[in-house]
Amino acid sequence: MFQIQTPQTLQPTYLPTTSFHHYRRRRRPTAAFRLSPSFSATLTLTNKNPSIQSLCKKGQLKQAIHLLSHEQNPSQHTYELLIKSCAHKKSTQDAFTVHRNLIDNGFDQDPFLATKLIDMYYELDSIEHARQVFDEITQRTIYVWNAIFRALSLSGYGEEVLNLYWRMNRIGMPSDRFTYTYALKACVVSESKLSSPWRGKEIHAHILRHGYESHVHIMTTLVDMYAKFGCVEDANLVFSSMPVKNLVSWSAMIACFAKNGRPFEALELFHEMMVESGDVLPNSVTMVSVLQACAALSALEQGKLIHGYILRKGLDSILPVMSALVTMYARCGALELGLNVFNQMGKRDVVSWNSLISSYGIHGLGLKALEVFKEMVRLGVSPSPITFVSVLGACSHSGLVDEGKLLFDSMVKEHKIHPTVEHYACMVDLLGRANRLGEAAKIISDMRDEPGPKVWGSLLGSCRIHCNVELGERASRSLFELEPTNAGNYVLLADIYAEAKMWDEVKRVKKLLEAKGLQKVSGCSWIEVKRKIYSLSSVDELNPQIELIHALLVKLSKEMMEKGYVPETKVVLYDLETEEKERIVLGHSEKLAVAFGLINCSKGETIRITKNLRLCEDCHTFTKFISKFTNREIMVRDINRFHHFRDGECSCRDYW
DNA sequence: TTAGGGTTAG
Repeated sequence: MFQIQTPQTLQPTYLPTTSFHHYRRRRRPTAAFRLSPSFSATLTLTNKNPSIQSLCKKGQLKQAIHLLSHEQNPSQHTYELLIKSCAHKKSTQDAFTVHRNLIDNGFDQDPFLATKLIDMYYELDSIEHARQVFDEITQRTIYVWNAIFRALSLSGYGEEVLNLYWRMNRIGMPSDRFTYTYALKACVVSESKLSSPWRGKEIHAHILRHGYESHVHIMTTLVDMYAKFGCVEDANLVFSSMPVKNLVSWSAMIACFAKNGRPFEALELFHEMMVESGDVLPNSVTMVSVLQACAALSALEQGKLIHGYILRKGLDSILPVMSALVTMYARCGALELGLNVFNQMGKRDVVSWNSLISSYGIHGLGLKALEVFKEMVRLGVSPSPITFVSVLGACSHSGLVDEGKLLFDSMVKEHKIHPTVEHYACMVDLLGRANRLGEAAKIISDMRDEPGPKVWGSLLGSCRIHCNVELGERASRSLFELEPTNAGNYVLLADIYAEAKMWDEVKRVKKLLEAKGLQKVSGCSWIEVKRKIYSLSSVDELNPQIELIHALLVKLSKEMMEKGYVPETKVVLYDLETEEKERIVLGHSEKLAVAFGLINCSKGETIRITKNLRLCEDCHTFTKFISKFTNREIMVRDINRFHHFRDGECSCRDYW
């Protein structure tokens, strides 16, 4: 039943029982049928009712509604304009008045107006009313179906869209090109938690069966759907099969690579687009993904080129581009350049502030991040949930435990932001890193929501740092259930056992890993030299200078040992002789990259290295020694944060 | 009448 709600009755407790049906009258025969032809002509003129329409167009909704109450026979077009006005003005109360009047005048079964009403209620965040309009209309044209799909899918009710989609198929209503795009979008909304694209694949099959395989919009939506599920190969197959690609298709595929850990391919595809796509030119959306790829790769020189392009094309007034630039510079280790971009921005939104806060955070400048946060609040910018993830993360990297706890409180009490698992994960990390594991565990046990893998992962990571076997086992038990195929969790537990010299347990975890067919992610470090990126890893030795690199490392290691460097071999998960362990740690990818940098970067130039995992204790100590020994500045970004090594010290003050 | 790609964190 359709229920009328007045503003104060929007709370469910006040729901009136009155239904629109009480007001509904039979559709009156139109005047044209009852009156003489000449009169009907006059009436048609009146029906157009220019005054209501012109008032709507002028945005004078109240006056238009006032006239409506005196109008004898409002037309479909009049209602269309009124509905649009209500949506535009965000006036739910007026929307109810217009809707009630429309029913009174017998338009309640008009499919065109039903479509408009559904759109309007979506705009007004009254999805319940959009549903009711859909439920009550008997003649459901494809427009009506598509309207409810759009409304539900944009409001996050993907599951419902898919159920309706199957219902539509069952009753034999054929889909059109719009239906497919909405249904595909709904898959992403409904399954984001399950991360399985099987329903999207079914719709993909329908699309092919109905001959839409060369439709640019649908194919682009498919690329994006696969991208959101992390199915890069599927996305690429669809993209490659497209006979016609436009800027949006290229951008979707570039974003797919950039967002799914394939930044090299993102940049490659971008270059391909520039060279091979004819007249397709990138816009701000494309540039954002390209900047993300540069950031992921720490490709500072590439990023600077892109920055130049952005300036030349006048894309530097677009906020998302500027925020992405700030992040790119910071993640490439050029915090100052990021700050310059931020300072030059004419306008800033919450995302720009978040970018700067997290930039300071990953560089270990927690106090600066807090300062920026306070400045942002002082200027009246409302922090978002992500702001708190950023600023809590910054506190965590800098060991600002009490500040972080105060922030968490203020988030809930002052800023009225309900903490999500991300925020709890930050708190667990903040306390855990500071070796307040008991408090961290208490946060988890006090949580009302299910902790989830991020929260347990934070606890396990902290247990690894502080070698807490008991809590580590508890966290990993939950993690093995929640994400059985994440090799990282097994490795962390094995690390904890190894540090505790519980070699039998190490073996047991390794066997578990093997039995599941999982493999430890091998360490990889990379470095940009003269706009080219060189990656180094201990498992493949493709670098032509590898002999030179090894020789340099052996020489440096010996010399540094004389000066007090002691290799930290506890990071090796095998029960081996010390010498063998030392040989293994000397082959870590980060050390290879440092040596490569020493050989290839000019004197005085900062060596910037990026690593795909957390920096190990030995690489950390080694790089501190190297920085003093060779008088070089070395900057390493690991999976979490930056380490600036200078004169034998690290910016993280050994807290990471 | 309706459509596709992007910003910040972890």
